[in-house]
Amino acid sequence: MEDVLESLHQPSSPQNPTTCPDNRIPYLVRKCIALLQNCASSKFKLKQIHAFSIRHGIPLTNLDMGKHLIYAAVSLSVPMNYAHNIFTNIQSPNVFTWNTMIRGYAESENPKPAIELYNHMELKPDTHTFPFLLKAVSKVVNVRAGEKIHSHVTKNGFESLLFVQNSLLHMYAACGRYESAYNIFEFMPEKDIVAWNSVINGFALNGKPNEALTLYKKMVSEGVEPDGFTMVSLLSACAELAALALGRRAYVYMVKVGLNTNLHSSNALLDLYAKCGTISEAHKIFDEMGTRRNAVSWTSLIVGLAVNGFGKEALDHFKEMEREELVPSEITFVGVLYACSHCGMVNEGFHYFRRMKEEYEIVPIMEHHGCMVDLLGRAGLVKEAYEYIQDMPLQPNAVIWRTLLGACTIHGHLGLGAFARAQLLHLEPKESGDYVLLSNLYASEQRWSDVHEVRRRMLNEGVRKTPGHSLVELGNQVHEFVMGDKTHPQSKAIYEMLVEIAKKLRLAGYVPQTANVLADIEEEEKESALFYHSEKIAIAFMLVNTLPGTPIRIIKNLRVCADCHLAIKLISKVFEREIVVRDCSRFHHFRDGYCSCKDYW
DNA sequence: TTAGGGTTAG
Repeated sequence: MEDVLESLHQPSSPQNPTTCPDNRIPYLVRKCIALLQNCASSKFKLKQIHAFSIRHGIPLTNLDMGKHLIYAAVSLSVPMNYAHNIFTNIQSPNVFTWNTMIRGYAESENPKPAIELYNHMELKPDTHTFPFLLKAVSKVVNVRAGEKIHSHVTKNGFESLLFVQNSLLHMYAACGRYESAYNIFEFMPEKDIVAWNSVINGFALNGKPNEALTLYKKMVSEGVEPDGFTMVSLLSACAELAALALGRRAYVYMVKVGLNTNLHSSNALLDLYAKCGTISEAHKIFDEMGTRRNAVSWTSLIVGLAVNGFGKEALDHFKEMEREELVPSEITFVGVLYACSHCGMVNEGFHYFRRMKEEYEIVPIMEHHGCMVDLLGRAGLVKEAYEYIQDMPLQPNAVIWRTLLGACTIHGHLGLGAFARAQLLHLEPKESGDYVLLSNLYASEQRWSDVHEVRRRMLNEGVRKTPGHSLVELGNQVHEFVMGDKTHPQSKAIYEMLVEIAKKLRLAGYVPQTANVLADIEEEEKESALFYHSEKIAIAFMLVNTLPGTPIRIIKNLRVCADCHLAIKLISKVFEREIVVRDCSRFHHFRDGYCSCKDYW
């Protein structure tokens, strides 16, 4: 390539390169451009052409030359400062060049300058400008900028274009405004597969999995055929609800239409199985993927193993991932450190934390520090955890202090617990979970007047306890139960089953763990309050409705309390059922009277 | 020479 370029123009002497005579520029530029058009496959060629231009004095400020260099750089994902330098030197760039710059930033790791560029755009934007720009807005999650751009779309008369509508729809969904996204969707005269996927994903992303599933069914009933993108959204909605049966049906469909070879869909499926606690199935998908696996597949499995309590296996897979020379991401390390903290592997945790920084040059994010605080705190090194927080390069957030408070509650460290609580009160004063944690800390020390004080403050501040709820899937339906739930049509049978459970557990030696109830109410009242926790109701419901030996899977929005944990261990033994509980931070696999967390959670 | 949608943590 360089030879071709060199032959176009011979400098007068190699030691003393001359600038290109003006009359040769158009010819050289044309040749360069022809070559640039074929260069979208190699950064190396781009560099050579750039060097050639400099050597022979072809000005990069020449619009024809500059815009192609920018286009090539953006297509090759060359860091944006390269394109930016050329761009700032071009005299009067055209719309294509502005668009290419906006696109480049939108696709880069730092999309914010795309919006700033648009604000300084000296030309009228065209139909290409807005999709690029909205992509940037979606990535920086700036709904106010998005709304402003929406009004510009309208002003420019582009609102009726399908592409632009889809961009707007996606922008609102990505910014958490799933209702605005749905509004756009509803009024679209023509809805293609991208529109359906975007609106379904908007719900799946924003904690509305049921709405996502409903729309999916509507899409299928209207004869629109799902593709790989649809499957990803569907499967992630299923994962949130732990709708395993539905996810399995989706897999059957994927195999039927050949989508099981789609990398993203397979990854989403793998994640679904991991999130349902069915690690063996996750493994099966992972094995089936073979060489198609990428870093996301490995990360999903590693995180899945870690949260399911298989810390050692998670680390083994990490080592294998390294052997296969896949580059772990910061999320991979969240999984690795999580595995260490939840399995009490303190030394390993520090080992991997160091390697992450030194070998992979990953700057620790808050989540990594959270794992480290948890690693120390769980292992009973509460003071060391506090010292770690003090030495952290980042300003500790509420999650960090909550982790410390949790460790203080488990290991009974009143002084530090109260201190962590004070920080939390400052950062997130209305978080009911923190009141509960503090109250549990006092209750475990029988300091009932302090427990009372916490409760009084909660009432005064108008903080309501987040109601606990549990989800179970039966047949094709997900059932939800809240504490003391009596609204279910099968309520009578459920409560009869609860009485039977109570009877059998007593015989097995069960003593209710009442210390964690948020008040010094009478013992008997406490017992009944515990017995109506949503997870126990959900278990009773499943015992009524499933055949002996069927595993029971439960998703809980809060942490499992000590009493439920003990009771479920015994239920798994007495009723001979495998019970998997996914709480807000991890999995518990109960079997034959034991839990996979080894009572360390 | 330019346009829209995807998975992993929290």
